[in-house]
Amino acid sequence: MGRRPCCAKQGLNRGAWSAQEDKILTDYINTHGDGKWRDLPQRAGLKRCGKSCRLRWLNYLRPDIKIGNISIEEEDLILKLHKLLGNRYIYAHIWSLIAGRLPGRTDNEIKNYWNSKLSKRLLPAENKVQEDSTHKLQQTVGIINNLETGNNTTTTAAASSHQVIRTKAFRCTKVALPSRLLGDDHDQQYQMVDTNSTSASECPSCNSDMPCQGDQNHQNLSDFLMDFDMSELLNLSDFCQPNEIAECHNVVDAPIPARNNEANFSWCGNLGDNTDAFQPHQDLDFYALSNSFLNRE
DNA sequence: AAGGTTCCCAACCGCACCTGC
DNA sequence: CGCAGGTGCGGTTGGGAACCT
Repeated sequence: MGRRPCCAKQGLNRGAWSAQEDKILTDYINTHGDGKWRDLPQRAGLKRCGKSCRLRWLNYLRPDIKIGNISIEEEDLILKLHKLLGNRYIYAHIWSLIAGRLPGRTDNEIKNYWNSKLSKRLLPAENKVQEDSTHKLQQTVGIINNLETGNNTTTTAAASSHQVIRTKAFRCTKVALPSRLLGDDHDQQYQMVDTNSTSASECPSCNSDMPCQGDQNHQNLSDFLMDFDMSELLNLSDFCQPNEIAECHNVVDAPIPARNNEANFSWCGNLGDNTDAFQPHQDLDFYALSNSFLNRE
């Protein structure tokens, strides 16, 4: 038995959506919620493919979509993130990652903006940047692949140009930050910060959900937390200064690989839930572990 | 003004991952 | 563990708008 197609192509509308179709879809989702996209068109009374409905809703009809041109600040962030993430053959989901840093913007919008404007503007310089980024990332991916297979050597052979790395498997839940960045000069040199309960604009130093207006340290911390969950695969020295340690907890039986000095990248493990026992290693730039370890028995 | 070209972007498509059974 | 359905992703396409000659 083969897989059921997402929809019967016959008799369905295609191309641009009419205002009436938009209204039908919006009203239906506002009443019944989204999801179950395959059957949604029939239930809503739309002559559209389910995937088409999903795309229309996610990219244009959602209430939190930001209307208007990409600002200078947004463009700058796109450029920075694209430079950091390198080319698509190494790092998948790049557009959704970038879009995730731009509230109200969709991956499709970012992708179109890049392809139509930024890529042309930056083409010569971008080629050089991508070469550098690819090399750096290959080193890092090699470490991760070796870690996954229990091989502690630091060869980069596994990071071929066809290797696809999925970011979803590398989300970290907590980071350990220097106490001075948290406005606490007490005995503890580092404190755990839960990245899940820290919104993108929130500065934990200020304990406020308003954009931080504090000193340079506060601003740096806010930026760092925003960038952290995207950066597990990357050299975090791109984001923070040496010895500003980041660490994941709930780690179970993860091996501790040899440090790769060249990549300036390392891991720690066996912390379990005992975060009190966490002792940052002064000569390491950061600690990070993927969720694939968290599920190990 | 008319025709050709380029640009922009909404939409489609196929593929891969995730999840439940 | 394998399979199938649901979902999300990046690549690509096609049509309208804008620009050029």
